[in-house]
Amino acid sequence: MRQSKLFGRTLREAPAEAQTPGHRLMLRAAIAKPLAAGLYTWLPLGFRVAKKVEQIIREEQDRIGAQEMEMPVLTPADPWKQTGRWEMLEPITFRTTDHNGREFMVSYTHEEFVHLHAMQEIQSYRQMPQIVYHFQSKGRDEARPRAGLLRVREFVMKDAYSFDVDQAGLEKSYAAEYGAYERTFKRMGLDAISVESDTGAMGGDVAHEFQVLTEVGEDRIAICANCDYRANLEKATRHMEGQRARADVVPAPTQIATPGTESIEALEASLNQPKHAFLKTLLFRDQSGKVVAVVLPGDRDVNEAKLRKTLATGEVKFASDADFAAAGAVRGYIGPVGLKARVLVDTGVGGGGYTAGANKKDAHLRDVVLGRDFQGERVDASDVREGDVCPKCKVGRLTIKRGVEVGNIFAYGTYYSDKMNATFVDEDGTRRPFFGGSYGIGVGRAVQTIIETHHDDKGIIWPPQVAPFDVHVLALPVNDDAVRAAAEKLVADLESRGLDVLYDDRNESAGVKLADSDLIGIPIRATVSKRNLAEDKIEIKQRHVAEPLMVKSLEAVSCIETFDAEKLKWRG
RNA sequence: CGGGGCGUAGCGCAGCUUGGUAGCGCGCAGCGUUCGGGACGCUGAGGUCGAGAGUUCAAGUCUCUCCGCCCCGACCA
Repeated sequence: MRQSKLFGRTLREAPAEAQTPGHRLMLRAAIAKPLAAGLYTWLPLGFRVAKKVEQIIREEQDRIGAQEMEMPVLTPADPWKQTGRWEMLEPITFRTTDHNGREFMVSYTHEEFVHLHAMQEIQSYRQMPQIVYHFQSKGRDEARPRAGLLRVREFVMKDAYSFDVDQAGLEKSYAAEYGAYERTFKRMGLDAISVESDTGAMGGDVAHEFQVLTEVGEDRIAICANCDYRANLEKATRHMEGQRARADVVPAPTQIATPGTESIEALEASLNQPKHAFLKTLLFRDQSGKVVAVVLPGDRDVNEAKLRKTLATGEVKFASDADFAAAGAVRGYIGPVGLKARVLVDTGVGGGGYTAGANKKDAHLRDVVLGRDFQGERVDASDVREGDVCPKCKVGRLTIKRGVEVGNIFAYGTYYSDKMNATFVDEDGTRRPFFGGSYGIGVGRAVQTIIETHHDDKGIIWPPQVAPFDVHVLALPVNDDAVRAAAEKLVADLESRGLDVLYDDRNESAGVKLADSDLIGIPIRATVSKRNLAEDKIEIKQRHVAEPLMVKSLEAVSCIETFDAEKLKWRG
């Protein structure tokens, strides 16, 4: 490929909107360009990378016996309505109608449709296990696309779907995908770790996200310093340390005057006690308008994701003044004792005496004890934070890191097959629902995450397995006949050996060509110059190695082939 | 959806406070000189100043409405 013909120019300066290093490099190196908020065009260089990433995913799916197929982007409404997702997904999906008024949705994922197909194609338990997958565009009308390809509104996802006869089978398929994901990310140069994740409003109890830890990530991950516990903050829990004083040695609650102290911070200051000596009581209202109180240790914040899951609701909001009045509470002085509302008590609340709001203006109660002075459902509703004790080993401390979710695997069981009455005939002749799982990888997000984690101050450093080209050949200067002839011979020799070559034949200065070469980040650069040709030499430099190598012209091809062979070790 | 910021040439920006001929750098085109780290000279092309309405003799600049984009938060299997 002659660079003078390449569709896509490099930029000396990145557009102002680009914030993360990977986003800036993606735009500067002509990998992809925005068309509208959250909608990107792959330019030829980026498209080549995307295809290589896809191919790695494909090979690893095929390796575990998954079969590639393809379902449409545009999907009819009825199956969505059958599972309740037509309503649920309304805020984040693109919809349209055809000329007859039939409703369609740009697919968000394809569980409904793969189940429809499974009902038709899989009649008997003998035909399972089955895993099918496709690469297909997904539409998500995200409220806030961000950071280039990291969060977009249309993107190609590899989504795989497994069908098994029972939970045990599902677990095997899940494990197979888990292994495929580990190999897939490693092969594309991503250091992805698996973390426990929230299964969201979909139910099901097993889900993992594959996260690449980087500052630009938008997810927060709790990681144990001692064992292998890793969980998304939406799901992470902590080990509760010790127990506070037992209830039987705590005197009965007494009211204390606390004029003007409406926050934990104010109580901490005026009573000179630590935050965790208080109870924080928050009043929420769910999607259907039901009001619930959440009681937490004073030093903890509520985790809305956990709370939504507990309440099985799509949304929680802070309660209104009317809700406070109905619960017999006063803003700033709300407490669980005598509260007229459903009460959830965070598992972080211990057995000892706390100071809590008295539900009267300017008053609090001291020596309030859970189980004696108030009752409530025990739930995990609080945030885990840096320094908490690991719930698994009960020894290590948790640290919080940011990550990009490059893939997820999710065992949902019979969630869809129950709703859609998707069944097969089992060994004993009875009809049973499929046990399913789904497994996604976002291609574009993976590409940008590779850039985010593989660059220096000059540009991208592509892992060779996903690089847009294997070799970058530079001619300095291109209008010198001998240089051009030598460069074009080298290009021809390399191509005849099956290498993909980008040949910089542009009539540009050396500085421009070298800077562009560093920016684009092809793993191997061969520079043919007037200076080196005088000694019958060619300079070969690996992008990730600082020092170039000078080799005899005749040895250039074999040297490059040796370097290029490094990518083979990733085939696994 | 809440908060903040920004829309002027392909990209980066100045001009707006105080209304009066639309600018700079990069990039682009032509010619020439250069050629190992984003070279140089000369010439040139390129603008509905996001859109609409208003105020005014006169609007890139002031007012209003709308649209778009970015950031933080909310939301997001």
